[in-house]
Amino acid sequence: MTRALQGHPAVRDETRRKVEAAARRLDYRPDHIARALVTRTSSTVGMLIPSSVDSFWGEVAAGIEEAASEANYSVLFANSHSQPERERRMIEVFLAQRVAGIIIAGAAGESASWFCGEEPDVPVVIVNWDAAFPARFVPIVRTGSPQRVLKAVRAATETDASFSQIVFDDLGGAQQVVRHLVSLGHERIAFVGAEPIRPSLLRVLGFRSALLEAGLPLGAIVSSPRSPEGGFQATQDLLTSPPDDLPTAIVAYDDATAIGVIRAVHAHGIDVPGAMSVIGFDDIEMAAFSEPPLTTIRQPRREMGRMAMASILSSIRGESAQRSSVLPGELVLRRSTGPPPGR
Amino acid sequence: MTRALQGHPAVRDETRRKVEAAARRLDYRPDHIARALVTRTSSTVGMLIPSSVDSFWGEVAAGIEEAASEANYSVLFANSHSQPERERRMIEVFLAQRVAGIIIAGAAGESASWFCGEEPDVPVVIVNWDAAFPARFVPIVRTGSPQRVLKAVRAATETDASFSQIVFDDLGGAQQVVRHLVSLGHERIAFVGAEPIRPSLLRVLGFRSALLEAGLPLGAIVSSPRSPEGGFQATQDLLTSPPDDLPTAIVAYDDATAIGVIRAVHAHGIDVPGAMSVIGFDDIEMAAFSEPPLTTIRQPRREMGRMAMASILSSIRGESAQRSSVLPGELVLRRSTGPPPGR
DNA sequence: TTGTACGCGTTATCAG
DNA sequence: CTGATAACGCGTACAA
Repeated sequence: MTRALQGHPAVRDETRRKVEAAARRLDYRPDHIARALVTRTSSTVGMLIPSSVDSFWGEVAAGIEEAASEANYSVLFANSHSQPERERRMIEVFLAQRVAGIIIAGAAGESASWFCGEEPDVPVVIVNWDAAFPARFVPIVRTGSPQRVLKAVRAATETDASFSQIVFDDLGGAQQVVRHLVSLGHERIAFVGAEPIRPSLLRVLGFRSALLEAGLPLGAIVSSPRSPEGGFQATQDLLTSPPDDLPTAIVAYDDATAIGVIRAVHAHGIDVPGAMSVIGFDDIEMAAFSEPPLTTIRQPRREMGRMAMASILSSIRGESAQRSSVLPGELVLRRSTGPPPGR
Repeated sequence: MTRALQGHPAVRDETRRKVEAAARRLDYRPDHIARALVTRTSSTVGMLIPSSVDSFWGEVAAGIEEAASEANYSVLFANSHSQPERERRMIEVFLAQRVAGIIIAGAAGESASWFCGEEPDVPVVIVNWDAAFPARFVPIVRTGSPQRVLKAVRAATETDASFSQIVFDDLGGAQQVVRHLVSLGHERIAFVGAEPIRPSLLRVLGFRSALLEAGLPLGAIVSSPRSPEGGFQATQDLLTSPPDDLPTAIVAYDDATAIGVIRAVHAHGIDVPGAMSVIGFDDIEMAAFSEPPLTTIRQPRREMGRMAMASILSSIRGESAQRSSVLPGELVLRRSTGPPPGR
């Protein structure tokens, strides 16, 4: 029975063969449900992502599934649509399904609400906390002191010791972006897509600090939804400012926004990158196929998913996993950035 | 106990309240695992998609998850990467997890292999069968008789009576596309992205039949991988033919391909749509933000996912679900198509 | 090395 | 209307 099929050492070869033959004849399939009931732990992990329509999260999910599948785990999937209420509900469902671990990607809500304030009894790992802040944080991120911004970010995403985290280095990525533009000679740089969510706060902060470091004035920081439409609209507005205030480069919150930015810039008859450089963030698949192809910061999405699953697995094995990883981005040079006009 | 929490009719209000109070005090959570063991059916469905990175399947998945979640079902998710071998393996895993139903989207393999030739004991629904054909089918789809092509498609995707199907009307969609171009005055129309997979065979067939119906000559049909890179390369090749043979419009296999096609056309200094119309298929999110925005056929992806889940649910309830639905597309007019030059 | 109870947390059934 | 009890299919500990 169990021993034969599971490859227990203390079982005669002949017996094992007989059992296996019988199993095949009846096409016996071990029942994961019954197994989970007795072992008190299923081989399933819960994965909560904001939206499977978004290829960014789709690739994180692919990394998670890949690593899970290799370890013979299954993954239960749910979209949170960035709604804290749905996050809570789906976590509840995962718990009722007795998952062996939970991966929460792009979390919008507060960790305190997820487990009714108690320590969860399964490992939990956070991927790229996208916590939303009250809108009153937008002015702070623009002009508040860096200390104040960082304090706000930390306060809103402070986690109990029970959560591991795999997060992208948004601050450092934004700094890389600005340094690249500065090295090309840009001196008036704007940011499009500021929003009261964690990664945006950090990217704007990186934007500001790199500008400060280069001794350049702070450019315009405009808000917009994270979408081509949002970037398009916000850039339309931006471009109506007096000509001598016009930036020579625009840092977009992400690639989707950047694509809208480029379209708006083109709509004003301005060449990219001849007269205006545009830079994205994420390196989504389309980034390479916009016109012009987008210079951007690549997030190791699939790797982040794999790491999240790996973290769950090592927690399950009782190894004390690394608490928290901050992954660096990589600047991908394409053709949407170049020297400012007249250089 | 059970009766009180589940809202059984035959239980006194006072008793129910007492039970509920106790449940809350011990924060009791009914264990889905144990429940599944005794009821012999879990509230989980298996969902197999080719790739969660692809926003097309991501949206189908979103529809499935949405409908599942509304019906208090969970979804187990796996990527098949279009590998028949992986399809088989993941289906096996789903079965071992005792799922209540299985949704197979973009199936690449043959249904016969999925359940060892036996009837599955859970409802199964197919979404958009992407079955691969031997490469020798490419010439057939270009020049073979329509009957022969249809026969090939049917043979490779014939399903046992146990499978429901939700499939898109690829043939009709391609006909709509060509009719649109014909109505604009185009007479030389090419197809880029033919491949030996089911939807491609049907789209090429629709392309051919609509051309025939309009009394126009059959244009070039070139093969390419379904990606911007593929479309770009194939179009580069196409545009090197003698100028008087040049088409005035290109039908791309899908939007991703179309974006590569447009880039190649632009790279040859040809204006879209002034000198060349390009039309896509699917209406992915980026279609609206390519330059120029892509005219395309919209597939009701989310709705297809919802229908798949609805079909599973009605099978579970024992209702005899509709065997098979063929969903029509919708032409989305944007700016990548226009009259041919000189009209 | 192998056979055999027992119990995991539910639901269903049957007797009170 | 309610309380007790027998499965569900597996892993495991203990006896043979």
